[in-house]
Amino acid sequence: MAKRMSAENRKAKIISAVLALADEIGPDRLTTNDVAHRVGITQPAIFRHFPTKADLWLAVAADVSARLHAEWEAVAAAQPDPQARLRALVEAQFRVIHASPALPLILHSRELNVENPGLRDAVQGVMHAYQAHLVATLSALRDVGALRADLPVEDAAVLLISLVQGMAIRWSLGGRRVDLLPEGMRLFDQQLRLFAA
Amino acid sequence: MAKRMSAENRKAKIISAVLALADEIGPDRLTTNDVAHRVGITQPAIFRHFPTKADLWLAVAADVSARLHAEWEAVAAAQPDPQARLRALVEAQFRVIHASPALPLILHSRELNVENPGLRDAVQGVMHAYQAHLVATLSALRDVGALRADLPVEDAAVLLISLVQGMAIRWSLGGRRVDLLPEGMRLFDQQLRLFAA
DNA sequence: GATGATAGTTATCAATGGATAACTAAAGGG
DNA sequence: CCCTTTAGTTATCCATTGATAACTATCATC
Repeated sequence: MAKRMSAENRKAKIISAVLALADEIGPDRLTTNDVAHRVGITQPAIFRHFPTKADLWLAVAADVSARLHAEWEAVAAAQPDPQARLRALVEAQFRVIHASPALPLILHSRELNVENPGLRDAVQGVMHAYQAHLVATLSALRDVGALRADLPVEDAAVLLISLVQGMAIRWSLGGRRVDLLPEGMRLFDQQLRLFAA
Repeated sequence: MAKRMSAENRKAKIISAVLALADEIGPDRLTTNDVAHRVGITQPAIFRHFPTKADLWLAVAADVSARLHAEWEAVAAAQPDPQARLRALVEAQFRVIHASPALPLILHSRELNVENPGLRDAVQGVMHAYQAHLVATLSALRDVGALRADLPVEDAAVLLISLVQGMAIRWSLGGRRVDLLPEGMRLFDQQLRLFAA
C-alpha cells in the first residue's frame, strides 16, 4: 500500500509525473499505468483523483498555465526596462522548456490536436497570453525608439515565438546534447540586433 | 476482397495513407487497422508489405525524404539568383507542410523521439540537408553583398528554419483557418528585410 | 489452359489500455 | 477510543492493437 497522501498533494504528484513521463515516453503513449507506477500507487487510484484521462490532461494544462502566467507577471514586474524585459521573457521560455521538455511535444500531441478540445483551447490561451506580453514589451521598445520603423510589433512577436519553438525542436532532435539556454539566447540577441533601429 | 495490386503500388498507397492518417489521428495513435481500412485492405495485409510497423515508418521517411531532396535540387537548379532561390526554398517548405501537415507532428512523435531511432536519424538527415541548402544560398547572398556583415549565415539559416516551424505550429494550433503560404511568406519577406545589408 | 508466384482474406492470439465495482485501511475530529 | 471520511487496493471487464498462421484467389507466363 502506498503511503496515504492528501488528495491535493497526490494530484500534484500525478500531474508532475505526467509531465515527466510525457517527455520520456510521449504524450500520446503515456498510459495511466505508467503514471500510477511512477507515482507509486496502483492504476485505478488515478481515477479516484481524475474522472477520466482527458481530465488529467486538463489539470496538467491548468498547472502549467498557472506557472507560466506567474513567471511572466514576475518578469514584467521585475524588469522595467523594455529590452531587459523582452530578454527575460524569452529566457523564461527557454528555461521552462528546459525544465519540462514535454511541453513542445504536447503542442503536437493528438491528445491536444484531435481528442481533447479543452486542452487545445487551454494551450491556445497560454500562447496568446505570451504573445500579448511580447507585443506589449515590443511596443514599449518602439516607444523608446529602439525598434525599426518598418517592423510591426506583431510580426516581431511571431518571429520571437518561432525562434523559441525552432530552437526547442533543434535541441530535442539533436538529442539535447547542446545547452538550450545559452544557444537560444545567443540567437535571440542576434535577432534583437536585427530588430534594432 | 480488395482489388489486387502490385506490391510496389500497394506500398505507395499504404505510405500515402499513413501520411494522411498521421495528420488526422496523430502519428502515435495511428494503428495498422486504420491504415488498412483507409487503403481498402484488411489489417494483416499490411504486414505482407512491411515486416513491422516500425519498418512502415522508415518507408514513409524514405519517401518523404526523397521527395524533399528532389524539390530542393529542382529549386537550386531553377533559381540561379540567390535571393529568389532562398525564397523558393522557404516557399517549398510551406508548400510541403501544407500538403502534408503530418510532417511537423511526426517531428514530435514518440515513434520518432523514442521508439524508432532509425526514423529519428532519417529525419535529422533531412533537416541537415535543408539547412545545408539554406547556408549555401545565404553564402551566395553574402557574396553579392545582400546580407548584413554581422549576421553569420548559420544563424540566419536557423532563424529561417525556426520561422517555418513556428508558422507551422501557429497554423496548426489555430485550426488551420488562415492560409499558411501567404502568411508564412509575408513573415519571410519581413525577416529577409532584416537580413539585408 | 495449366501452373507457380504472390496479394489478400479469415481466424486467432497475447498483451495492453482505460475504466468500474467492491473492499480495505489510514487519518483525524469529536 | 471510536467512527466517519476517503485514499488506496484487488479483481475484473471490454475494446483495441500488433502480429502470426493457414487458406484463397488472382495474375503472369509458359
